[in-house]
Amino acid sequence: MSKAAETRQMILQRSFELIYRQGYQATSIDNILATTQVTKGAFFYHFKSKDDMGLAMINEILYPGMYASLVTPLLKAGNPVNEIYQMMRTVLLKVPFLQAKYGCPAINMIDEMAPLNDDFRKALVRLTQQWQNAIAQCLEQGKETGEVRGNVNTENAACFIVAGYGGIRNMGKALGSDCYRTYLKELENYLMLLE
Amino acid sequence: MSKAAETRQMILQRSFELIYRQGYQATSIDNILATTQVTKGAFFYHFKSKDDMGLAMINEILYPGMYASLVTPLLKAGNPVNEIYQMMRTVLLKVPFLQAKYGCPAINMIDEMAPLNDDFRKALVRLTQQWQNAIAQCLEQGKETGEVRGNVNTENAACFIVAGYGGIRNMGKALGSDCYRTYLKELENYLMLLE
DNA sequence: CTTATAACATACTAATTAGTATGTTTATGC
DNA sequence: GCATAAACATACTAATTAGTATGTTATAAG
Repeated sequence: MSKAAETRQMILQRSFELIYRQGYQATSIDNILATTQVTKGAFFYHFKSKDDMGLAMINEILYPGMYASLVTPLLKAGNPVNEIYQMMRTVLLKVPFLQAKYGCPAINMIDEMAPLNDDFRKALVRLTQQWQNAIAQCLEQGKETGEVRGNVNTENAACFIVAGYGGIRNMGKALGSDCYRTYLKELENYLMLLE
Repeated sequence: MSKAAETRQMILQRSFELIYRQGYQATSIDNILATTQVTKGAFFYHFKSKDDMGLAMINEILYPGMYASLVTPLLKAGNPVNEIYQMMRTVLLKVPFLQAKYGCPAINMIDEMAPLNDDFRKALVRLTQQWQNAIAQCLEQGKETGEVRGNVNTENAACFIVAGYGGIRNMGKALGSDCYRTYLKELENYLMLLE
């Protein structure tokens, strides 16, 4: 990776971390410059506006991160219902970067920016749909092996599961990670309904 | 209500509407003044800071609104599982003020402000807990009448249901109200698990 | 080595922000 | 009706915002 590409990547990564904790609009360019030690000239050389940077952050940081932690685990060949539960448990309780207080970076972005910026919205829809499709496909495969009941509407179930995740991330911001555990217990009951 | 009290109430109401659509931090005091026709002197006579107004808005507008639309319906004497479903259906699809694009005012506030302001966080916890308790109590009553299975952990179920609501409100911001209907279908399946 | 461009650096601007200082008006108890 | 405080109005400030104008330095091809 060229030095310039490294600079660009570093801006995106540090911006991601700041935005995760502070929100997109509350994170100023000056704030990003201060923590990256990059100058304003360099920033606007790599990105033509703050929103241009934000969009790049979604596509180049958020999306790959989501894919690695939420989609990849579902590609394993185990019992689908169990894989979904473990994926949820891991992402809620085992990823040190993600703190209950700050929620989920993707959910945060949807909440703050989807109504305000249609480019952001579309990029975030792509991200969400990718996960939802992976869950639905995982359940669909389970139907073939008989591990998921045939009358389960996998699309609806995937929507319901993704909604639950977004909601418990929101709740965790107010109540802390204890509610994650409560949620996971009841998720287990719901998932049993599918098999 | 005295004229002064009316002014105060009007500021809170219009601020609530602006904040619902734009977010708390993105809604400037000048913006509120422009839409209320109130002057800066009047604003700072009634509230000692923007955050003071925000907290009053949570307690005096958000909280009563939440209580009326989410708690009151659960006090009816019908089948608890059905009451919960109808409450959810009504608040998602039948309240004209709430638009999918802008989500839920309370969920929005939690998402944006819970990590940033502990007074806000506590006020919002009170609001959330009130609803969650009402759902749990509703289910608990159902146990007595035999309409809810005895082995249901009503606390866990209430947490799961509230999380689902918050999440589908988030998802609706990106995908529109279609996903509300998908969610409601699967919620029905989940709720059947409880009876 | 030269030269051109990529990659960065510095200093500025105009708009917006929450909040204050200092007024004037309006209502209300006596 | 009058005094007095409540209720509001206007003009300001200092800080912060995204973005620009105009530089300088590093890099890599010829």
